[in-house]
Amino acid sequence: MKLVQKYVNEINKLPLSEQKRILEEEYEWLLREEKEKKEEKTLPPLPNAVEGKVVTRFAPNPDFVIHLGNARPAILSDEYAKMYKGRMILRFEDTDPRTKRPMIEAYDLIKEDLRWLNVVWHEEYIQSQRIEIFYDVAREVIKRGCAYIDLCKEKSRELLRAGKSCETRNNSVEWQLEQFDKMLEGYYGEGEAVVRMKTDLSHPNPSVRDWVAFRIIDTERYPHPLVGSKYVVWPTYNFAVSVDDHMMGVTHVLRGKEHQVNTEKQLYVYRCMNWDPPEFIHFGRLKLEGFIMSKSYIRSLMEENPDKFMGFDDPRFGTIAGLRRRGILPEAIRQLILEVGIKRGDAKISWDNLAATNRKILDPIADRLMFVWDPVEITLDINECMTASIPYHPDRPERKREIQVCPREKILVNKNDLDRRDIRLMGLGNFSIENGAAKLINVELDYARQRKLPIIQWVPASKSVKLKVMEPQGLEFRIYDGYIESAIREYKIDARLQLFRFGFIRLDQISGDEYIAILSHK
RNA sequence: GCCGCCGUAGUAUAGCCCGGCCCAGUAUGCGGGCCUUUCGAGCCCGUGACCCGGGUUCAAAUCCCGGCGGCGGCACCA
Repeated sequence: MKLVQKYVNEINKLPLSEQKRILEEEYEWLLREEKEKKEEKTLPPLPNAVEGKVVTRFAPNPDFVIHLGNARPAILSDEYAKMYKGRMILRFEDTDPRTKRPMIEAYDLIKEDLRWLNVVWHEEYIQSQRIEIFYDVAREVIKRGCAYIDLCKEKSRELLRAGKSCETRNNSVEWQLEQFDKMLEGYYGEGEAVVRMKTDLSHPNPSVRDWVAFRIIDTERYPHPLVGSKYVVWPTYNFAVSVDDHMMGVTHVLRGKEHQVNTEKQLYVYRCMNWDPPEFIHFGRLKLEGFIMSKSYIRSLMEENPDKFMGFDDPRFGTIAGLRRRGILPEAIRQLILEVGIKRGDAKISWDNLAATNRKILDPIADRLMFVWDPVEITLDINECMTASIPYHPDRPERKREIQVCPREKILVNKNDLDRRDIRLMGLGNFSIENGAAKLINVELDYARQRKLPIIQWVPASKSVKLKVMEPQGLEFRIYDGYIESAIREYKIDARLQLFRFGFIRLDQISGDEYIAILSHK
């Protein structure tokens, strides 16, 4: 072991170019193996999938914007549709205008988020526009004797719990159809009549026993934002989903495990209608460490603190819009979700992991600028004007800006960086600090390297621009007030930059001469 | 409480179906080094896990049984 350590140290002492040369010359076969390894990492195959025939779907409720957890079924459905050269369907499930009242803006906001995530869908449906279709299937299901009208109101719940049912279950098909029409005509009020699927009355899960397929909603009181009070009889989730998945030719349903029992319920519709059920795949829940994802919690936070949050795209929220505003790239989200895959277990994604993934994508494309927070003013003790020439990106040294400073000019540096006597001001030269003045030693970079001087960022006091960087920390922001090079003026809102020795930011607002950015991550 | 699913390092994941090639691979994190006008990236070294207990077997992360733990569901929500 010690021997290995010794050799490693020896090799590490060699310059990198030399290491590379030896590797290429003598161990070329090793490199080749490495390359082959890196290309894998794909999703497992879907059961019963035929290329060109796979149809997946993403079916959000438009009562709010989507969050990272919703992105999992969306991205996986998209990914599998692409993998098998199939189709993907986007379907808005807005069949409850009362307890999950759709948010009219959400239809477009969700599409915007999906497009940003590079999710491609080929067809788009809205369930509230398809109510008549559900009625038609309802009549057929009743005719086949698989459903009945329950007029027992609250009593049914007790009966079902005891493994019994409302006596109307055994009435004739003609009677059931008549009652269904009465429901449609508005004869019954809310809670007075429901359509139930006939299932196993002794099913171990009471909620599966004769589950509700249609109920009455007083849409005069609770109008639907899209269809107003046109309908009073509304299908439940399980009925509408079964019908739509079948009619739209969905072959593979990818959804969270909270739907496992629903799958069981939906199978009763398939069996009654003699339809082939799709493949159902249930995966665990996805959480992002330190972020709020719950729709209702976000909503209540926003209502209770109207001035505290920027909207549902507040970077402190785990919404897709929030992550976008923070500066997370869609590729990073996709990569992460593919890595998590379709396991049944839950996954708590750590922020470090998301940040690292994002950083790797960002690093080669983000320009670098100097930013000074907690600033201290020092005077330059130099004999003639000097020019610092710094590339925007180390990979493209030809793209650079120049910053000129002259004798007696004041510059700003981070307070923390002054605990050393000698420093190197990035791009400018080596200085010794004394009594608020920086005296030029020389300009050699090697001098700084040999002495391990810290290479710090700085900005001219008179020519720099105010920048406020907001770092999300739980439900709060940590604020860094400081100054950035005037080169910031070359960038527009949404620009992604790396600030030397500080972190990656996304430019969020420009008001007059004040710039505001959000810290994506270090 | 009842029903169901799951349980590999701090986090995520591979392997589990078809037991040996796994004293468990990868990524991220953490410690160290090289490189670098960044405390970023890259490169190198190291660190760290099969929930517990029995059983089957020459051999178990992998099969069986029993615990324990986590999650989901138990709506006229989706």
